[in-house]
Amino acid sequence: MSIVSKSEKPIRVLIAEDQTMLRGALAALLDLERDIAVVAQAANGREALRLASEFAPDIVITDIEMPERSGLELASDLKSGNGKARVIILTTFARPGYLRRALDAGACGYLLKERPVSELAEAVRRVHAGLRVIDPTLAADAWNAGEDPLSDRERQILNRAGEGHSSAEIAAHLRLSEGTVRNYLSDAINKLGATNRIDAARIARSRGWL
Amino acid sequence: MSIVSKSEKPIRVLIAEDQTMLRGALAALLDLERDIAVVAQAANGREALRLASEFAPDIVITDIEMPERSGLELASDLKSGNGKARVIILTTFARPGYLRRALDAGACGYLLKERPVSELAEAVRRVHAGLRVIDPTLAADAWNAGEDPLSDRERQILNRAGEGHSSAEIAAHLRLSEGTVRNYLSDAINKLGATNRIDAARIARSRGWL
DNA sequence: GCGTTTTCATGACATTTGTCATGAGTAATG
DNA sequence: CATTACTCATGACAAATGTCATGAAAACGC
Repeated sequence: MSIVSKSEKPIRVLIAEDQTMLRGALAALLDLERDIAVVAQAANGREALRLASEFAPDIVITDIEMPERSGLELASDLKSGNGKARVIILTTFARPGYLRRALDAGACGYLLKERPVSELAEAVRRVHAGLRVIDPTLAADAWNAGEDPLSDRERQILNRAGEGHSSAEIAAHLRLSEGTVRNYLSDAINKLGATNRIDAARIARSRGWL
Repeated sequence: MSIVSKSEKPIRVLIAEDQTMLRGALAALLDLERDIAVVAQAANGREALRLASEFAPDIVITDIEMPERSGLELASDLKSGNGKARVIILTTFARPGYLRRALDAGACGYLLKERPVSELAEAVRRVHAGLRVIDPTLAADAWNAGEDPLSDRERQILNRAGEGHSSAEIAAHLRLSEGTVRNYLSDAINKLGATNRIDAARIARSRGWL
């Protein structure tokens, strides 16, 4: 089907993934493919951005949850940069909110770590050929799941609350009154149909809104 | 160094890991090693146990957090069974509590997914040769970290609290008075040096006690 | 510019959560 | 059998959390 012959120059790939063992294993396997060459590896988003401008890969495969800079932020950075790299998100999480944000950030692929390795190589080829590759399970979910109902402030506060910080601590950190913080949490709890702040944080996380 | 020549029969390995992509990648890479053969793969603890008795592997490499039956439970099962398989735990978590429980369950190796792939093959060889392989970072930590100070009830209640259940809900579910639940939580918070129930749950989890 | 909506803020009040003292029953340990 | 640790319970109080009514300020469409 593909117009480009496999004896042409290989597809240049960069892998960003914080878990060393998975990163190394995927790089080794992809590199065994005749038409793919792994030109660089990064353990976090910041490093990935630097290496992308240095090596000018065709495809960037990236995890979402990484230190320094997330895969979603990396995708945004690459879109607004001057490179030509297309981004494939590779993550554990089947969260509609993540997929939506990934597409907003210009990603061309969204693949789950639940899938067999073989699909990764195939996704690289498809995306390089100009197609989009979205995990079929999620493509359906993403729309009926609806928008994130939380405002920026609510998200920010809920996130801290979910980590065990008290209202007073959060208020001090954001220079708000304690009552205000409690109101935001109350709103968030209400919007999410939760029973308390912890429950709300759990729900929001499970949908990829935090 | 090794007395056993590499031209002998290969070391038979079973891999138990719920993330398909990682499992497949590791299996493929290990299988490339001349002296190692991956004879079976499992996506959860129960399946791993079944396959272990069917294929009689020399080494079982297993993740900890898996559905059905955890890697720690699997290690126990294998020890009390009649197989000869030695267990290597392969996990994301550098938690002293996990290491301790792994050793109690008879594991011969504890390796982190933070380490390069090459160490996994090497660990397989060492453990097969009768040695123990413990991640050096953890070996030190494990002892000064101390025992889990929580009682069974405290653990049970703290776990639910950490999921966002209210004292009243927990009390109803366990048929206790609400005050009692609050007392257990207060104890747990105190023992762990936390500031509230969420913080306590977070701390306990981070040490592998929940 | 004017209404409308959204976001952000405050204080008052009710409820839930955390602490402490106290005590009874039970199981395990030496 | 004395000691120790764990479990469960009360009640009283302090502190944190959740709810509600209310209003200021910015953003948007018309």
